[in-house]
Amino acid sequence: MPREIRFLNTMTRRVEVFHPLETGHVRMYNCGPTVYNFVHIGNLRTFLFEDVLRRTLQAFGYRVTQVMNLTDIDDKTIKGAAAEGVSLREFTDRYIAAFFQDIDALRFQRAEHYPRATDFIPQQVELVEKLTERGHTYVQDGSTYFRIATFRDYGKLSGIDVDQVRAGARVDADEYEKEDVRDFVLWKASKPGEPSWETVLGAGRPGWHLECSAMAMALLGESFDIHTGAVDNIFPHHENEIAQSEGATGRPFVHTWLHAEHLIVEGQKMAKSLGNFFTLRDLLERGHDPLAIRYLLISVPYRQKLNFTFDGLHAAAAGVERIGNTLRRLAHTPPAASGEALVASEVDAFVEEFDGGLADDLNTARALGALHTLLTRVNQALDGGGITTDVRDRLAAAIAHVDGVLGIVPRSQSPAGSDAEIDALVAERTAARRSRDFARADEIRTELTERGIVLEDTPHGTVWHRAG
RNA sequence: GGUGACGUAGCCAAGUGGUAAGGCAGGGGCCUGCAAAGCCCUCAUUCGGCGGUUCGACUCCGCCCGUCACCUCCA
Repeated sequence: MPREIRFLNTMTRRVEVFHPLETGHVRMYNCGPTVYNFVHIGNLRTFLFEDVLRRTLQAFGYRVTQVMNLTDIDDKTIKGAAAEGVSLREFTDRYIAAFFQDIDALRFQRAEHYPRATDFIPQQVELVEKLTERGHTYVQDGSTYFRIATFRDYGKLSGIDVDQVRAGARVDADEYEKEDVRDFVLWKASKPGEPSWETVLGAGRPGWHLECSAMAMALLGESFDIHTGAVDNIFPHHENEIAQSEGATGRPFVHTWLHAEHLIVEGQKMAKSLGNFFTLRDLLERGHDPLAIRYLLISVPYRQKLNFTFDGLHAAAAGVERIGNTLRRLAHTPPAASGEALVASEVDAFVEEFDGGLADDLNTARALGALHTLLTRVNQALDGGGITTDVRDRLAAAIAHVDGVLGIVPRSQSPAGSDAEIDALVAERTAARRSRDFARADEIRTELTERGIVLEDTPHGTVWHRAG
């Protein structure tokens, strides 16, 4: 039996114990990137939440089928391709490749499916036809619209009262004509210079919301367990997905809706105009460690705004380093033959607290807090009586569990003997220290420091590693 | 105008009725030839403000102040 986990479901606004429709198997859909540019750290915050969600479910014993869509047809991708005079496919291929590079850099696990909207045109058309059969659509100027008035439950996710939607400047920003400003387009009639598909709906292209409903149902079924996105997706995107999907099938679309809060930068909304807009590439070019970025972005529970600051990034880097330092110390300290400086039950209690945090609507801050408490205990034990082989095994399993879920454990670096030249210098320094030739010893250390090598003289000999 | 979220130390953040986890930064100390790493001590008599409920509130209720988000294509 998988471990129990609770989520705050946006639909019900309550914390609920999660039960997948199929025992032990979770089907989830994540709203992915629109591939017209490199992803920014705000996008990544949301995607990282989904990655941790996936990993947590797996660690808790569920089988996971995850789908993340790639929106490759919309105003922005069309505009971008046109601006460069390349095909939509060529333009979006490039950013899809970049997207995978970026998530790889942040140690994402791959989802089972990354469907592209343009690969699912027939399914989208079919969905519109079903909606038409059920009387939810109308056509105007060659475009097909969803008539909100035909869907009783419209607004149930966002809590928006359709009659209250303000007829302000931002309403009907779309150039297409509709009967009611609150209706939304399913199929857009083709416009000169834009990609279009010849279908029974006429020449045109899918509207934004349609792809998610069609691809989710094609890959996960008409009803599935979890659908995620960032808070800005709640309305109108997810509200419209519900209308389209349930309008077509008459069945509940999604059981649990989870929405990540936004990331802000230095207390302000991230915006290109404010000069506080960062892609992952921007940060990597500045020399920031991808692991530190990952750590920072998952250190605040997904439902809270995350204030991204460089101070915070430095603190995150220190946190990652502390994990690595402790594990290195552990590896370089011989096991204790016996003793109770650290006992197995403490490690077990840690795992319980760590999992308890995650089981509580993915409380990653609580999980990390537990981890740091464990690290302190390990270091205390290492300074004291040492740690026995048995406890080390438990510890190794616990750390593997942590890494499996959070993906923030630094790789063990340069095992001893991997670099003969450095080993030789370290040996020379050790000899110099023995003969109390500290000038020579320091000279060697300085040279190594300049080469990015950090030395540590421990009671069990000198160990070295590359600076993080 | 509508809907929703939030306000805990210099920064991040846990806690949601029983008297403030953890991390980063800072100060002091131990260890070290010196470092590095690590450890120890220290760092919120107090949880935006004011009332109320209660034996007891950061936690519940009310009001106020402040910050922020969404309201048709922004993760």
